[in-house]
Amino acid sequence: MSDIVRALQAHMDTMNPKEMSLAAFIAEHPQLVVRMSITELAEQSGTSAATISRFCKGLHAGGFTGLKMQLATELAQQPPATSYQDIVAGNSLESIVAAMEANHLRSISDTTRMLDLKQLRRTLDALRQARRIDLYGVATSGLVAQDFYQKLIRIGRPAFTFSDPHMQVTSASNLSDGDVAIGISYSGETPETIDALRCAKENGALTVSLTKFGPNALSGLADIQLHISSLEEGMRRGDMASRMAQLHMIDILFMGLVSESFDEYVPKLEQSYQMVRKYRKERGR
Amino acid sequence: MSDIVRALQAHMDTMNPKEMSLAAFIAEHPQLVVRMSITELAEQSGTSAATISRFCKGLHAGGFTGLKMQLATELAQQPPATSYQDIVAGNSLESIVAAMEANHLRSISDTTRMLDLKQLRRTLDALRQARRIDLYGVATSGLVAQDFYQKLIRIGRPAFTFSDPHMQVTSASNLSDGDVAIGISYSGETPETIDALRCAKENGALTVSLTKFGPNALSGLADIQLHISSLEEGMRRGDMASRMAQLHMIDILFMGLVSESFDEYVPKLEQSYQMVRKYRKERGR
DNA sequence: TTTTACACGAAAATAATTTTCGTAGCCACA
DNA sequence: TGTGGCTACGAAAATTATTTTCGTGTAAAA
Repeated sequence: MSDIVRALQAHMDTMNPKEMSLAAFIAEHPQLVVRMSITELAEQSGTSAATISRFCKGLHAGGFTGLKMQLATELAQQPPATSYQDIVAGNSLESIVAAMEANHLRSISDTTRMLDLKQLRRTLDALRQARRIDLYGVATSGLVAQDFYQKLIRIGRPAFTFSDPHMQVTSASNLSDGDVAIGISYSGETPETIDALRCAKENGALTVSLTKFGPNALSGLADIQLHISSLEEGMRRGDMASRMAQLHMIDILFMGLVSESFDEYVPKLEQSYQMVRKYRKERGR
Repeated sequence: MSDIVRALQAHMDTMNPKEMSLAAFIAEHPQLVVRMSITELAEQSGTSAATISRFCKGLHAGGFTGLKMQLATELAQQPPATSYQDIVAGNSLESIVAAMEANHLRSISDTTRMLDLKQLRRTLDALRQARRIDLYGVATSGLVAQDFYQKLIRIGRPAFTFSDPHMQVTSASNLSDGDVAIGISYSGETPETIDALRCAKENGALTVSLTKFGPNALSGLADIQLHISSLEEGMRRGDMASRMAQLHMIDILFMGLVSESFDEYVPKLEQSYQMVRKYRKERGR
């Protein structure tokens, strides 16, 4: 909720009836108000220009124009509540591009917004101390698992991931105390991933889930829950926004790891790149 | 840099001297301008109210008040527009999360900003008609290739991708006229990917590159160039923002394909999900 | 019932913005 | 150099927006 709306509420008790209705109107249609003149607002809200002017004085908003300005700035900070856009028939390229951008931006900022720092902290601690790290996921989530896998390998952490569900369970059954297993599934209801994570837990590993927000089998099972925003429901099976959010979370984990053990990991990172180059060169390219 | 400043620059060439100085003043002191009346601004900028009013008309900003409003909104949005942040030692978790968010948001919107609709159009046409689609990429870009691969398979397009470089070239050598090959590499200098794409081209396939903006070997080779924003330079080897941008581009391609052949592809998408469910059920889960 | 206080809008006053209009400078062509 | 067309520009007029003043009506206090 924006500052102005709060300011309005704070003044509620000292308000006259007309001012109340005015405040209500503004709080309800801020995006309209910014485009109105004082006379228009007077009509629409059933008051008079004089009342509005007085009202704005009382708010220390610097007159009606000042109020509009404040509204404008605050509306800007809470970008147009664009909702996730679905794939539809025959959209123009421009609108597809715009929709995709809006979805991805939204997905990432929503996920950041609902991030639980405590769980993040626990996950990082677990990852740092883990003797071995297993990553589970199928289809799109499998690619997310692989992404994290590549990153962990680059800093020399013992990570494992398998796209084959049987191998996932097999690997899980070899875990024990001191190991960490991360199950990735947007819905949190993917049987293969659930199986693998349950198996890991039964064998004593610390389990982490990365799912959409809200109750689901996978996060119910896990010791630590990480969540991504769950607004993609109804999207036409793209998995697009959710995968962005998952990767965003992976990046946060990775950056957290590297940043907290900077001296240990950064040289390894650099080295892993140098090595690839070096061996290419030696082969003569 | 904000939209208005960009708009100002876009109009520079059609500006009169006074308008120039006005534009310069606004670009330099936007935060002052929002608090000024048109007369004040006229004085400060050494012009007249009439000129300013005309100027705002030309900008399609809805008059001077409209311009102020836009400035206000954009100044409000400024904070998140931070530049790409590098991984550094011992950052607090909060700042890591904030940096990661800023990087990803930036990467996606920058990439959208510099998107060339013509190349996109050509790529979509090529993909729709392609007899066969090969995707090349190694390491992180390999995962992007796989991501697209999964999507294409879901809508029944004949796509191929291999993480093994030998297999990539082998596959490329089997292409011919009417086939499409997409090479993915952030730097555009990955030898394995270049080899594969060159081979594809030599065999008559239409070649598409997905690289950072700017000259590089891969896009020099390709018939169609797609670009992602190249601002990650200097980042500590995360490949994080660039992979987000690449996936963003993939999603645009995919959504474009699906949207333009809605009736054909959407049922296939739905079906691919139903089938996975069905076969799970039949196995008793 | 009268008085007092105050919310409220009509209208006046003020301020801000836009439009009109005339001047000055500039270039093209005689 | 003169003439005519053109444009940029600001002064002032016209329009529009905002604030202030002032008077009415209403409702509580005396």
